Amino acid sequence: MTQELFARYSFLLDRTARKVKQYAQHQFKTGDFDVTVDQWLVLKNLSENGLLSQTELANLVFKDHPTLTRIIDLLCKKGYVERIPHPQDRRSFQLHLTESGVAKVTELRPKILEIREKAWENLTESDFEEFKRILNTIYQNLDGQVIEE
Amino acid sequence: MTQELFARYSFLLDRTARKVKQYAQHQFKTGDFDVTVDQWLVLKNLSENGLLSQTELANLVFKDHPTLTRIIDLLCKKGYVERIPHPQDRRSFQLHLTESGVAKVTELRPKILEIREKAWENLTESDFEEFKRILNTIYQNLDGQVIEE
DNA sequence: TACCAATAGTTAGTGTGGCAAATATATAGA
DNA sequence: TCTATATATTTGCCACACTAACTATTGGTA
Repeated sequence: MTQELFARYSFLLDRTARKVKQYAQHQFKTGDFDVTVDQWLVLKNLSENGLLSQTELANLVFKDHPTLTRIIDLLCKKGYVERIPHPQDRRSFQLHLTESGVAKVTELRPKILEIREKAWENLTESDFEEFKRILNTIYQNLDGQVIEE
Repeated sequence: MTQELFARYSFLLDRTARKVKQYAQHQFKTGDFDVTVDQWLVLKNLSENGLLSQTELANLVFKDHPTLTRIIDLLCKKGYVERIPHPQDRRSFQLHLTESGVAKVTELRPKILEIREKAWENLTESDFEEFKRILNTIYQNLDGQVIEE
């Protein structure tokens, strides 16, 4: 009985996640940010963590390698990121924010924080803590289930 | 500043939504369900609501029209759905579950409810209510529209 | 009747997400 | 050294999301 009800979480979760991305992407577009939401996530993590390999970055942003390869291709094309050959390991790159990339992060960070705030109208700080706890519990419940076996 | 903190919700939300879909899709695949997670959502809603136009269905599942067109194309190709010309409006179709589609829904429904339950280990019914409330509030904050239950 | 805005659905283009397989390089062990 | 295995990244294929533009049809109204 509650089974039917519980199963709705997947629909609501997916719908809200899409709305959040769609809202942000729309703001990005009207503000001429010149990056997508996912490209921003990558830029932001690069700016906070210095030189990273693609694998290290993939683990930070929880994206798979092919997806990250493509996002980085686009960021390189836009001139915000460079792939620098790793000095010891010729399989690998060190990702580096260009000057233009640093400037982009500096420019966008405050604007994006403002955009992100909109979602939390009518919600409290403890709502946020609850939300975070539940999301992380769900994540952990399902994590590893895919890889093993 | 809590602003920085709050902005993390978008990352956690996106990450968890992807994990939920990935987990379910993996189970669908190992169980040879012959549909994707999103195709299932469409089948399920068709089975619960009888004849629908694509626009009506799009509003139910909160997908945009181009996406729905393609999902329905795939479901038609698999023989689970038919597009029946609307008797009064030649622009429109009535979507109809085939016999094979009805059988598929009957077969999959209990299996999918079981798959969906996995996410709620270590969580309570009131967690679920909180989660639903917060998700819907975020959705409304960004959409401006009221959502029924 | 003739026009025109609104509606139903499709097509095209770009970006993202996931899986599997391929390539290149590194490293451990025989 | 030679080989097997592991790792870093890329490529190919398919599905989905969003936007914009397009076709066909409908329905209201001048």
